[in-house]
Amino acid sequence: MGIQHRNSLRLGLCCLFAAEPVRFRTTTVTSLLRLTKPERLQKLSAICLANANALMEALQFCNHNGIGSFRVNSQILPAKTHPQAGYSISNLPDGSLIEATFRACGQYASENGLRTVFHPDQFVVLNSPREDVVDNSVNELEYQAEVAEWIHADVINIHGGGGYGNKPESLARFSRNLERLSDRARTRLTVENDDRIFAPADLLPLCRSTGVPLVYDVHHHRCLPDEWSIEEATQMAQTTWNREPLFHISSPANGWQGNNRSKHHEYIDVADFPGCWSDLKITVEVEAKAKELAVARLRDELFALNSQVSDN
DNA sequence: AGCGGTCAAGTTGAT
DNA sequence: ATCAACTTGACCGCT
Repeated sequence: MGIQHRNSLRLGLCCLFAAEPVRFRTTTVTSLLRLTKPERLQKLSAICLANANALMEALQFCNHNGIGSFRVNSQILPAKTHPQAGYSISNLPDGSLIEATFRACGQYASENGLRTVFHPDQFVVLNSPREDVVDNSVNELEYQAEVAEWIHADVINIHGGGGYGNKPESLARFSRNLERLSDRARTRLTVENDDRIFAPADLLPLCRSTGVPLVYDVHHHRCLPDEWSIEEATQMAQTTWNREPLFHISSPANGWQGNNRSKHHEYIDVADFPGCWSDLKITVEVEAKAKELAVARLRDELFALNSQVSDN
C-alpha cells in the first residue's frame, strides 16, 4: 500500500522506467512489412504478449512503490491500426493469452486501487479538417479504448488539435467528431490544454457542452497563459470531472527564463508544484525524464513541505 | 557484439 | 523550404 493512498494526492508515472528493469518492446512497420504474413503475426504476437506481461510488472512496481497511476504507451500493441501492418488480437497466435493477460492487469489495478491512463500521440487529431486524419484518429482511439476496457483504464487523453486559423470553428469540429466514437472511447476521452494553441479557458466551453473532462497541465498553462490564475484554472478543471481529476506537472529543462521552456526537465522542481493542489483528491501525472526516480523525489519533497507546514 | 541511422501518422512556428 | 518539438528510446541492418 503506497504512501499516497493515505493522503489524498496520487502521483502518476508516464510510460517508462529509468532505473527499474521493466521494458516495453516495439518494432517498425518497415521491418514488419518485410516479413511474410505468418512471420509478421508471430512476431507481433511475441511483442504484444511481452508487453502485456511488462504492464503487469509495471503495475506491481507502482503498487509497491507508492505510485498511484500509470500511463500506458500508445505502442503497447505496435502498428495496431496501420493500414497494411495492422491486425486484430484474435488473429495473433497467442491472441487469447494476450487478452487474458491484459484483463489480469485490469483486475490487479482494480484490486489495488491503481489508475491507468492512455495518452495517444500527436497524430491523433480529432479536429482536423482532413477526413483521412480524423479517420485515422478515430481508429487509433478505438484501439486504445479496447485495451483501456481490458485494463480498466478510465482516461484516454488528447489535445484540442490544430487551430487552423479559427479556434472556435476548430473546437466545433472537435465536438462534431466526438459523435464518431463508440461509447467506450467517448466516455474515456479527455482534453488537455497545450502550450501553443488551446489554453484552459479556450477549452472550458467545449468541456461544458460535451462533458469531456479537462486535463489541466500547469506547465503548458505557464507557457501559454490565459486570463486565469493557476488557482482559477485548477478550480475550473475540477468542475469538469465526474470522477477523480487528472492533472499534469513538469519542470522546464532550461529554467523559466530560457527560450525553450516547454522542454521537460529530468526531475520536478518542487517550487513548480502548485500549492493549491496539495490537499486535493486528484491524480498528478509526473512528466519528467527521470521517470520513477522523479516521482519518488517529488513525493519525498512534497511530504517534507507538508511536514514543515503542519509543524508550524 | 556493437554501432548509428531510422522510426506510420499532424501541426505549428523558428530558422 | 526545412526541420525540431511534442513522453523518448528501441529497433534493425550493417559491419
